[in-house]
Amino acid sequence: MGASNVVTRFAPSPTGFLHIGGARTALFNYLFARHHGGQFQLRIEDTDRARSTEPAIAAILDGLEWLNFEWDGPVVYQFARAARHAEVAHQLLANGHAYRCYATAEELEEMRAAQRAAKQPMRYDCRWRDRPAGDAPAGAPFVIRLKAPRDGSVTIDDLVQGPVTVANAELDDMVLLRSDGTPTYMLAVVVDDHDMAVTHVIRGDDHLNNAFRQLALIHAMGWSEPAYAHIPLIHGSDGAKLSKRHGALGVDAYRDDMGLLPEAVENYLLRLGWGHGDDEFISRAQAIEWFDLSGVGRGPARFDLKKLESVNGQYMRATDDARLVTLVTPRIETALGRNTTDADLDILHRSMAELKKRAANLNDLATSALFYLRTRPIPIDDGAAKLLASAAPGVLAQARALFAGINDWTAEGLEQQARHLAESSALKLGQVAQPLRAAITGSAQSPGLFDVMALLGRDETLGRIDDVLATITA
RNA sequence: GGUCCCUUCGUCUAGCGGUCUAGGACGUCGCCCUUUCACGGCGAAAACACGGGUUCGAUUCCCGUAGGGAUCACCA
Repeated sequence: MGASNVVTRFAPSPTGFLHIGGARTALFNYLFARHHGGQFQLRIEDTDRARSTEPAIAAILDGLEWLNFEWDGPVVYQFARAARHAEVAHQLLANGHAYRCYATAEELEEMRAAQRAAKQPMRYDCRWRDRPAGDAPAGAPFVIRLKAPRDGSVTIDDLVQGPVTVANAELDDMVLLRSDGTPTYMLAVVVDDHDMAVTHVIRGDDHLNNAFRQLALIHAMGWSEPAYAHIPLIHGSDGAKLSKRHGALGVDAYRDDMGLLPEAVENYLLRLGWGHGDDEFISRAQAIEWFDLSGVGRGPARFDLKKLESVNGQYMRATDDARLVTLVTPRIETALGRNTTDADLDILHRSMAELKKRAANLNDLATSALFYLRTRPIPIDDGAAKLLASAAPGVLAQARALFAGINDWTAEGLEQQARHLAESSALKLGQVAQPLRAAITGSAQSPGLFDVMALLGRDETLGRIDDVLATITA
């Protein structure tokens, strides 16, 4: 690889959170740049002053940081470059590649209505394109439009979509500068990409059509064309456009609400629309080594929450216990309504290896850990209550008596005693273990019972059994 | 509607003319492991949209049809 001049950029508009599709676009840009030893830059497209917000900017930066997509250089804020954009528009005006258009919004609406009625394509009809300067109404507001070529066609060798050709007649003269003098998105992207020396424009394929108009601008300025890669959008599980219902949420929702790991989200996103043989789990380093745009699928992929959760579960199991404890502790403290103590953290560390095998996300993990940390008497859930109600009479009391006298308070020692009790009472081990589990964990499901007892310790374990015994006799 | 793009199991994908009686993963179902739940292991059902070509031979190439998607602003 070595040094290269590859420059990619992620250019979200801060009108909302960083959603999952944006995150994937960022990932592909990041991976492509790193693969080629180039630069990955971040540009905030905040030219829409009405819709751009500070919280949205913060959410985007936060999301990218969480996913660990490190960008190169300072963040470029597009609005700050408005003067430069206007300068280019005026340059185009001066050299005849652009013109003033005095059509009002109402006029244009009428024009479109007529086109719609006549089932004609809705395009600006170039009414001011060739009018002499003398026709200009004095003092009236105007926009500056690009004088785009009307004949011939343009072909883009899209790195994902392949060669795509569009006739120039299909394109109209887009607005460069609004009547208030501010630049449009079309102008701003082209100027910024050029000034930032972007070599590869990797973005959602909702921009594919825009690329042709942008190319006209690039040609008018005599600038060199970047390479384009338009990646398909992500769809919901029903094939429709991704909506909130499907998971078109901010990445913060994946982190906070769903409790997912960033590397799992990254892995899932990478595999959505891209593959490397039969590989399912791909590390960041491998992704950088293997990623290429030609491997990106051309059809939209559906978002599958089940698979994301599964991938996350795999990553959870592969994550070291200490990190999981750190990640899960705030959730546990919220559920418990108190801060964790050193003793709590100790038991979390020691139980984590077993707990993480049962959790697909941090929420599940937190929930499953609670019983270790609750103070007596612990709540007994419905499933556990049923187990206790149907337990063989006296098992709990017998087991309690047996455990009280045990010297070897280890998982092995406890299991041995439980097996003896089962045998001597002509019960299956499960008939002894399940009521005990219910009493000790308050649930019908838990990690191995004897490991749990060993971790909890003699006093706590016996106390919990006593608590239940007390309610039975009472 | 115009233009552009896409089409392998329910979903994500492997496949880049013969290796395909189409592979992997998630999900589903069954079995095993087992003190529960998981984890893990084994196995099953499940796809080349349709119709024409090209070719000795098409999942792979071309053209239609159908279906899906994107886009048609003084938003980005």
